[in-house]
Amino acid sequence: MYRAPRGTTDILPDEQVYWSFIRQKAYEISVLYGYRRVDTPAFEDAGLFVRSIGEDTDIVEKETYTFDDRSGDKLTLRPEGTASICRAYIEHGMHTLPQPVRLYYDAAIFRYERPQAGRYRQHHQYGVEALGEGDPALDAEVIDMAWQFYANLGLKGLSPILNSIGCSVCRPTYLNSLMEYYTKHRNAVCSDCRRRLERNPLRLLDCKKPSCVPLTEQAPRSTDHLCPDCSDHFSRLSSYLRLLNLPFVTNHRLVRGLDYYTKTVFEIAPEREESAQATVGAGGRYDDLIEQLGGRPTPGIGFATGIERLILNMKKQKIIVPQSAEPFVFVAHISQQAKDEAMKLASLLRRSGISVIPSLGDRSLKAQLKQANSMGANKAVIIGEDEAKSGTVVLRDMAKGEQNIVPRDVVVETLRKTYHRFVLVENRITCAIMKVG
RNA sequence: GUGGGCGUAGCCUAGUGGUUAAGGCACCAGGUUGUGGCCCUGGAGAUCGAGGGUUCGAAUCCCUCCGCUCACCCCA
Repeated sequence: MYRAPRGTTDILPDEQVYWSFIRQKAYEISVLYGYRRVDTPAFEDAGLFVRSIGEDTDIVEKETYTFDDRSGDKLTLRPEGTASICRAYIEHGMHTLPQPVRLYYDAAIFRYERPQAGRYRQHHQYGVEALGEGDPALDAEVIDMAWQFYANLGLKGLSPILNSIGCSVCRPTYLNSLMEYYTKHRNAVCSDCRRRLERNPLRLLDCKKPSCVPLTEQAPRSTDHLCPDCSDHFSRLSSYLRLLNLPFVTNHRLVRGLDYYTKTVFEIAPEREESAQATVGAGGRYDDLIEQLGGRPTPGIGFATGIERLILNMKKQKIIVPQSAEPFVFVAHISQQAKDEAMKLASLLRRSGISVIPSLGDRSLKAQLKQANSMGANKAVIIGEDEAKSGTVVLRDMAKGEQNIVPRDVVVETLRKTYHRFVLVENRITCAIMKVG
């Protein structure tokens, strides 16, 4: 038997209410903050991600889905969203647009990892990128936008965590003092940390092992080693966030797993983290990235949020999403002649913008109504031999359990009048047709 | 890649050495004429994750593999 590949999942109809709700809120807030949608390919030239995320990061080293296509091109399924957006910015000459260019995306992300609660090999991220402006006010905008987005979803108890990891000017000296410090304590740290010391010193700060935590507390802080530019940026960002009443906290141990970040990094996570993969969203500034990818020097800042984790948190907080159960009519029939009439009527109703589920097969009326009931039909149209002969139908209200006989040629009108929500469906369809026309 | 927990019908669960593996939900059909929700009756649906071993006898004990799950690493 075939199953969905490891770490992937089917999003079944009952789950879709969360997805459409979250996406609707994401699109709303994007418009509100002036961001426009970009869709990029699910795969890119493998080199793009090596260049942007960094050769020595876990993502590139062991988590990418990379393959050669039939022409021998080396491609990678995107393991994050930012690199593709930057590539598109360069490729389409967006530096000629008014800066910053505000973009958003909603895309599937692929990482080869061991699946776990809130972690998948294919997951989905909604993210925004603002390119071409280095003003900390823009950092504040992005963080504020993320914060408002979560508030609009009804999520509570989240906290933005902020840090600055400096830039190409000041980070090297900071890393030196960090490595100096840890080299001195080399024998006191765990084996993971000794490996981090070689590969990715910033991550040393992130170790949660009780034996290492005291050392991380006393370790040199990036914010104490910022150059005047970065230091100024960080303090101005902080004051903008206070201005906007964002209840952020700073944490000198917050680092990120991608090499391209400069200055601002942030995460938004539940305050009391029960399970491990609690972070719902994260982002930061990447002022050197576009230049690294071959564009002219262009600062940028972005943010991404994992939709699966949002749903996880929404369920945990028992947030009820609006159920938009579309009303529909069930069309039942008794006898072959009646079935012909039922098929014709179902088609007519659908063309008139009314949702219809026709009964299939030749089952007893009882069985048909039972199905209509369990499917949640609002109305049932019943056509039997008598109705087929006399050109009428039985129109039954499923909730009230009342019914009456209606001439067939007024069924559409009657349904419109007695059930105004159907008209909404019709309007929507009409609007779509007008746009196309 | 490392470690823990768990695999009995579509879903949830009982059964821990002894007849044809039990129940609930869901599904299908009936409960006299063409009417749903409640109730009653019946039906279908499981090579007990797979393979091997121990035993007169294995869902049950042992081994291997696979899958799911949680955690570490890392990340949304």
